[in-house]
Amino acid sequence: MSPRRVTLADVAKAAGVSRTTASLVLSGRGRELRISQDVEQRVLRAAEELQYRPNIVSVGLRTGISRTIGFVSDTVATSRLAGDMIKGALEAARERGFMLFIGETEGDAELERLLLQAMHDRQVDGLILASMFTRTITVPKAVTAALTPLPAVLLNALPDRPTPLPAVLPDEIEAGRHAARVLLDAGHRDGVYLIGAGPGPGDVPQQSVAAAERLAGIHEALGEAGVKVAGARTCPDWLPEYGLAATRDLLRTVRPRALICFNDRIAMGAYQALDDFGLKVPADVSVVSFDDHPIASWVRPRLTTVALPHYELGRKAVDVLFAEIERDRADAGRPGRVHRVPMPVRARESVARPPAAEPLG
Amino acid sequence: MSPRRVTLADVAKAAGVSRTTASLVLSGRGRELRISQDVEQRVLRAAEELQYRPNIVSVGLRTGISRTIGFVSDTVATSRLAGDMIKGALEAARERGFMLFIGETEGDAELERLLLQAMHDRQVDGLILASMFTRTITVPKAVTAALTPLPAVLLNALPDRPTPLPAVLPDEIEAGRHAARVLLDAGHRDGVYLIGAGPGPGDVPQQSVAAAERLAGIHEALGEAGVKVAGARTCPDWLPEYGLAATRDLLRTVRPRALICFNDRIAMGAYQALDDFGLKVPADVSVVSFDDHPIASWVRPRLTTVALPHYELGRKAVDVLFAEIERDRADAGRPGRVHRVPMPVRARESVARPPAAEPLG
DNA sequence: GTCCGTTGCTAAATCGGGTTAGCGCCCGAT
DNA sequence: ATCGGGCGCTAACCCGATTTAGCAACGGAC
Repeated sequence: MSPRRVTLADVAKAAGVSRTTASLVLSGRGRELRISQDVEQRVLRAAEELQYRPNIVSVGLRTGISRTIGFVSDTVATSRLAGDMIKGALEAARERGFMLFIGETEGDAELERLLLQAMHDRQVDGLILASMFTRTITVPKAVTAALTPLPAVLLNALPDRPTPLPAVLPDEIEAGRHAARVLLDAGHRDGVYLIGAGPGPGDVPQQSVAAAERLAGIHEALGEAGVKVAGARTCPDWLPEYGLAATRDLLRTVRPRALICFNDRIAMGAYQALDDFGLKVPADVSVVSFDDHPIASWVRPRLTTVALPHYELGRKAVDVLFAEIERDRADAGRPGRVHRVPMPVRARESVARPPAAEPLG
Repeated sequence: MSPRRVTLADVAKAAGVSRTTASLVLSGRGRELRISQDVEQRVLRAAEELQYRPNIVSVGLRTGISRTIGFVSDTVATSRLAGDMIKGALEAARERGFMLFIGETEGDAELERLLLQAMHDRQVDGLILASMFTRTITVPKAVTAALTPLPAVLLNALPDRPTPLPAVLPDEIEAGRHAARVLLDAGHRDGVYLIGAGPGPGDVPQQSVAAAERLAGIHEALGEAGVKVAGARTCPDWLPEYGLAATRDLLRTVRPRALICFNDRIAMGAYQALDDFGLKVPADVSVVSFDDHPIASWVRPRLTTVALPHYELGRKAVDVLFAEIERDRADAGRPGRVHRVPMPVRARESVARPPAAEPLG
């Protein structure tokens, strides 16, 4: 009934040669193994005519190579924020003829173990361990296990202890500098407040690499210009409602000239608070932010923000993973490199020169 | 160096039996094939102690079953809107010990062909063909091919010609009714306007099943209550900027008492336009919408909307796919069933009783 | 003592390729 | 005529499971 898939044996028969010969020709090793031009042509033609395509499962069994990589994340895969990360990884993998297994752990260690097992059982050639937001993670034993050094890359995450795994991360420090420079370039020198973290390096959400690094970058660029952060409000979570609350709290005592919000959702809350106090963006208060979440271009005025390069992160992770797969295993053991992907500024309409009037605070 | 994976042969040796016997016991067919209790226990214990887990690639080669399904979409996989669809599919698949291959076609037919090939080469057991937004699609030949009836399900899509493939879709008609009833229940009878589609059944974006069905549901529920749509504005695309423009255009001539926006992004634009005209939601104008996009709970007042059940859609698609896989192939050929997943109302703060004053229009 | 039927297990084939070792053949040299 | 050697190809084994066919041992009936 179902006309069986074309196999190597079919091609060999059609070309009148042995399976070995057909395999040799099709794997390109025909030349070095002295297969005649004539036979080579016959095999190639037969394969073409029969539309032969090797069964990857079979190849996988024999060679241990499945042309598949596993993408394991806490919840990034389905996060609305980071779908582009998958997209980048997907495309980079596809260009090399690889497929992607997707898996989510939900932060559950047991689920993670099961998932890695399932991928291992399917002989994935490499792993990408991704996190939804930039932070430190504990690398699962199954991956570290020196016994089975499956190539792996951390994406948007840093190991919480030294491992030989490379990591791919957005360049958050530079992003912080960018955000600060956007304000400096617009002429801001006073009344710059932070919403979401700061002012001190300790005033940062747990485990959040992004927060700490953005803050460091901000202080650095501001410091170079001799400018000091006028104040800051932290948020228990980086959501609009907390951005709203934090900004309201700030506005009760001071009149800022510029706000650096630690992400776009916080900025959205800040917009609402500013509106409540009758303050106009950017005429009264400039706002810069991070992430380039879709809402950044939906709010009015559209938000100037330092974009999280999700797509590039995904691509880069796959690139690094392939380097890892192809790398000579001899030099294993040395600590993994950290690759930084630039975060570009999306200049829009939320930043302007500071008003002439003196700030209140 | 790398201590080879434990294979069936290892278990057999440890238990002092043949591979056949070990396989029989482990596949649960030991009983019917008269394997003694003693041997069964020995095999089970050996497998346990060695932590044996079958190599799925090998099983795949032998049985043709890979415990893997392919999730192919135009761009849903990475759409911020529909990541939950993947999540639902992922979880439903995982519960059955299946993994998911993700692929994106970007709407490119050639890419789609390649992708389906790659999945076929990896012997996927079934396919989910998903669309980012509810619409009709052309089912690729590779899937329809009567020769190799690979089980498949359409997700969030309807075939553009009769096929035996089942489809899983949100119940958009009921959603339309829901939206209308929310307004009716609040006491609205006049001044109900639509933004995004309508008023006539032809005033709908190309190929959009969602638009047509939501509109039909709205008319139906309103009609039952003897209420007529006061007017409508279409949008070239369902984005905030067009929602803004359409609503502004509407407000130039009339004072609506309620707006049904065809999705949340349009509603966001509508909010901005209402604000421009000094109209308060919901005191002056009630707003209902569709999708339950994250912004629906970020805007103020939070938006009452009929939710797109992405997670459930993903789960349902996998359920239907498994039914398809297990289904007796005998009854193939009959047209595929269409499964509707309910769209629940998320009641929030954007709807109130209509103001006493007469509407202008 | 022979035959037959169970019981309890295993040898061997199979899936679809990759890989190693080596087989004939023809040529020229001895 | 014999031997060595390169050339061109193939037999056979391997990956790790499943599955079919069948073997050895034992007991009971005649």
